[in-house]
Amino acid sequence: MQKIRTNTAATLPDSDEAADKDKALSLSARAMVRPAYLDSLNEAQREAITELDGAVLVLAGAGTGKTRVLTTRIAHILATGRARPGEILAVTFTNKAAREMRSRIGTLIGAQVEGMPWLGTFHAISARILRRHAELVDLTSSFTILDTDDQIRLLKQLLDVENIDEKRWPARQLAAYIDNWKNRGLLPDKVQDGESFVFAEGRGAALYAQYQKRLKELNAVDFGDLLLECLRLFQENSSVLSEYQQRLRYILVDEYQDTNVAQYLWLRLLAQGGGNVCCVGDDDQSIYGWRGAEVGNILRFEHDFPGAKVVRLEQNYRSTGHILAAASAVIANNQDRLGKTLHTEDSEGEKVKLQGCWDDEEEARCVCEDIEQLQRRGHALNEIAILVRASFQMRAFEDRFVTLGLDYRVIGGPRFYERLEVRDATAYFEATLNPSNDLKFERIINTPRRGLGDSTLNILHTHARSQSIPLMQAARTLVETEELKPAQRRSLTDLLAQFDRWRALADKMPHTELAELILDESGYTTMWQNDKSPKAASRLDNLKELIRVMEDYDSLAGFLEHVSLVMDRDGENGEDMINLMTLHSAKGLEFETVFLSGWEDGLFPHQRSLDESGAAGLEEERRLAHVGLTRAKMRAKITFAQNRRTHGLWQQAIPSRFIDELPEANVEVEQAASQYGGYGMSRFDEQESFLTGDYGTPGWQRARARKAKGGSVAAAPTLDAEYRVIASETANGSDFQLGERIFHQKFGYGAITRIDGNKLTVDFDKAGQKKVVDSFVERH
DNA sequence: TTCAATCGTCTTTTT
DNA sequence: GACGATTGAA
Repeated sequence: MQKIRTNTAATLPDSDEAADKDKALSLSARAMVRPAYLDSLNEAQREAITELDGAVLVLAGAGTGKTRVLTTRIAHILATGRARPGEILAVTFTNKAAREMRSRIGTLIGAQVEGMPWLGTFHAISARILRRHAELVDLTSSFTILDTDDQIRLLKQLLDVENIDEKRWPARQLAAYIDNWKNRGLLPDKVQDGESFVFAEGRGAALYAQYQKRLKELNAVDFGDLLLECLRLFQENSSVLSEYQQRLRYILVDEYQDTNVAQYLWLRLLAQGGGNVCCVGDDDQSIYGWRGAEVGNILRFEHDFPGAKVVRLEQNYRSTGHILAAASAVIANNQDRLGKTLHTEDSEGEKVKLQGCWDDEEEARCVCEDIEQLQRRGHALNEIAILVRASFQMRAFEDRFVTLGLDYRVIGGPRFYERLEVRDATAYFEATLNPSNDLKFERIINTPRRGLGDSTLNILHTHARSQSIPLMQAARTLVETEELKPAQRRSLTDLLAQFDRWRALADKMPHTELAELILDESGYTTMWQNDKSPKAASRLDNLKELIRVMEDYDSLAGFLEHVSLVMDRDGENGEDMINLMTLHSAKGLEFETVFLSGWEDGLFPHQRSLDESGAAGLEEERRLAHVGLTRAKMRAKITFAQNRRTHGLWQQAIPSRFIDELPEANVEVEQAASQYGGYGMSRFDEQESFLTGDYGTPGWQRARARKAKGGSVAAAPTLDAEYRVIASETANGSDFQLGERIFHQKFGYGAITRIDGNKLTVDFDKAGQKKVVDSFVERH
């Protein structure tokens, strides 16, 4: 791509007279010069870039130069002086996409991108806005962003207090429902009564409300809240909204087909200012319906933005003829489409290969044989990818790679920041900076082992809850009493002192040194050094890596923000390795050779998708197939196994129905699957037996919930009520009288001899004189 | 409170 | 067939 200086418009020579006649150039009169970055684009692309006013929807099929259009459009806006970098809002879904966009704009226009503060993911931009106006949504600007772990822990506590059987109603299930509501922009009071019954016999919405309340108490938000609270901020503060509407005059959205309702509302509010919106997407690549993405958003675009211009990018620059034909034929089976016809000027190329295997091991063996052959013919491993439907399929391939000594990388695998040791370490940092972060404190209070187990934690919780204070503060009070056993008391005192020390050091030393100090002094490093398990060494490595990554940030707080928002680790793209990933994480990537494995009914299309969403689910799976095929530039090979082991048991499988949808003209069967008499035969009679065992599906669970609803819905006391009871008991707790007789669970009866705030000194009849906290005693 | 052993559950995809 | 949660013993 050509490099252009920042002052492009002024310095470019008026070299291309012919271009002025180009109909696609509908620039305002003052920009008659056609800048060089518009060369070598096709007409549709150029139109998508130069239509700057009003709303534009760019329907960009796979491999049609979508990112190029987006980045060039931004360059064009800047070059024509329409807006300054700080006035352009460019939203992506992944950090990877944001990073790539930033670097490609950089190549186009130079260093100016540094000044594009509003280029990022929905979540990152929302977080940025929220920090600025935190107090308007009952937070402070130092709010923390909870990870899934914290979320589950918090919900477990709520369920516990509510006396809901966690076996029957798992916390992660509730988390999923809450997430779902948030994706749809629903605050607790907006959740329909009927929907509340999906969880714990109608208490779903109430639990959601409790959860939100706890988050506010903790000065925390979860992922969904970033958008939802931002939305609330805009809706409730019109002056704030109009400030952003005026500033962000040009809005660009990547992967518009993946937006959920909350994101859609968010965008709409911002776009109502100037209305210069450009959304780029492909309804055929919408594969995130399960997490709330609404294909409807893209299908409805012209309705939502009246007068919107729709540009179709249909020329594919990526794949050869056979591959593109196969992909198009599969996706043509979908009903709900805006419709695009991809075409290529490339040659026919090789046909899509199809091969059946006995089981997953043989599948891995065959694929690896092909790979080795490609390697011998001089193809780079980097240009080879294996795409699977579900991550458990990766194991067979990894085993094979290790046996053969082939280098590989897993893309989108367990993320760095999600690792146990990284989370523990960041929990220490977070608890140091923010002593009221109960969840982080709780996470590490007994890691490494300090003898502070469940019973100690329970005491802390009881006290903290009754006083509505953070755990660490409760701990501070309790260590001055004799509520705890001496060993625990000593241990907890030491821990608190350490935190105080670290906190005091926070401004006095570089944050990386402080981090190392914390990990060493807390005994966390030692814990892993003493661990003999094979994983310990790599955990220590990860801790070192963590410190190294921290150097890129100028403070601990800044680093922690990134840990919670930046989801993907930096791709080590240098070495030559095979790429192994799920179909979902393959979106947006391309490779010369692509292996698509596990095309079996039940796995792909995935059974659960069919159970949950029926025909719509099938269509989404089919889009996934389309995404998979269109990743390939030169070669695509589909494999399926006849037998696959799922949790120990061997299960028979039949080839995917998507295989039936491939046109025979574009496919070459490499080796007939022994049992099926080859490719193309009808096999739907066998499906009945295959599809049994649907107990435990969500449909079944809903039926169960409905049944339960018919029964008793007697309301257990809400958490709110419980808090109130405790509060009323403790509100006037400080006015215990000297000499008053009291009862304590552990020490029995006694008389108060001294009152010191909420700490009481009591002469117990049996236990002698003890210091206790007032919330643990009751009047006798 | 901790450790070890057992039992049951789960495996789609992720910002 | 792996991980988590729960249980019982030291």
